[in-house]
Amino acid sequence: MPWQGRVAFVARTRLTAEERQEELLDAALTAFSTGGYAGTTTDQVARLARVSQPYVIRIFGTKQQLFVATVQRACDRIEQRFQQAAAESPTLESLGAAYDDLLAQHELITVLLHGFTASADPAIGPVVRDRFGRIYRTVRDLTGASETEARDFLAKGMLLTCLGAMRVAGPDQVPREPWMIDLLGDHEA
Amino acid sequence: MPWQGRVAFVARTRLTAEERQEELLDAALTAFSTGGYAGTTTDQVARLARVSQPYVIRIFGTKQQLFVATVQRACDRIEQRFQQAAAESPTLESLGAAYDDLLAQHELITVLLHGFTASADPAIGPVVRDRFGRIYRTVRDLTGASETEARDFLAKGMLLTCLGAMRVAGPDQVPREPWMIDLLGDHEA
DNA sequence: CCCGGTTGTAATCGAATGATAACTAACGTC
DNA sequence: GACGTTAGTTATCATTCGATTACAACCGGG
Repeated sequence: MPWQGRVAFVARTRLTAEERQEELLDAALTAFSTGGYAGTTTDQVARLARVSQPYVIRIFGTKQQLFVATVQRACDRIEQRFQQAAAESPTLESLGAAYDDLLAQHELITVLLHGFTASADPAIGPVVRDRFGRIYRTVRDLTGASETEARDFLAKGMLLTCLGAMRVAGPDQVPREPWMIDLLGDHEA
Repeated sequence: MPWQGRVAFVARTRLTAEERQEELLDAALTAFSTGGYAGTTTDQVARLARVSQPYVIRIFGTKQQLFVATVQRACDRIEQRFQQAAAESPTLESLGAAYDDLLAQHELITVLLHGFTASADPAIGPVVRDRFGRIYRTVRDLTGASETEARDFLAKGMLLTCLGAMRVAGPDQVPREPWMIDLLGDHEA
């Protein structure tokens, strides 16, 4: 019975390439957000998505393109979240609360940070710069914030992002020390 | 003549382990600042320091320990720079100027950022958190800044750090777009 | 002068990794 | 119900990389 091992596989649902791509991007978001670009293997992504590693490559071409697609998607979602927040109240405070939410979910923000640190790669840098520039514009357009206000907003965001990467903010937090409480301010996340 | 190839090697200076360690840390700083922890090989560090790869391992034990030592050293230098600036003028403005200098040199700051993104590694995270906490304390102690002032200071710093990683600030800059000018503000670096 | 300790290298290894190739099974359609 | 197309796999490969081992050259002291 050389079959048995395959039953589980055969039972798995067959998806269209587009659907599978979505699942893979979800998995890639999780994987890259913890390991970063260089520190994550395509096999880790594949296992998370319960798919074979070569299939990941076949769909995205290269690991690099998979990472870029993941960053794009993360930025799409971040902008969407901001737009949603602005729809309720078009203020920096509202977007700030949305950012706290994103930080609590951790993955979108962290993948963006990993994008920053992978910007030395000529195929990644341009995309990351473009998306960060778009986020800046989005913030200003949605809230009408001044140049200075938007800069301060993003600065606070970047500090929280770094704290998130250090596991000081967001889920899976480390035991809190005094300096962490100071730096977190009123952001309880 | 199985000798000839070795002449170049023999001509190289012999250093004490401690001296060599310093040279290796310099090389590691450069290498890790562009590639990050996972994206840099011990061989790259070795070539930069003009030393064989196994010797790098012998001196530092593991790549992980080399990275940790590099982060420690980078943070030492950052704190030293702050102390030096505070000796001239113990104000946030003075430290801010010092930060701009560090950003222009690029490597110390970038390695710290790579430390953040490598914090998921249980051997790296604690060190990075400890050092960042120390930097916060250093800023407050040197300038007498309030909790809020220090937080804003570090927030601005983290924004600039991220911009540096994206090659928007610091050396080897990308062509400037409007949003970059906005976010850089008066930091010409 | 030689000998123990130190600095450093070459050779090599095993595991991991991204990518390719060849193959298989399911689905829709005529 | 055969057939082309699409989804997905297993097997495999060439590299790369961190680490180990064994060895070589240099140096200072007795």
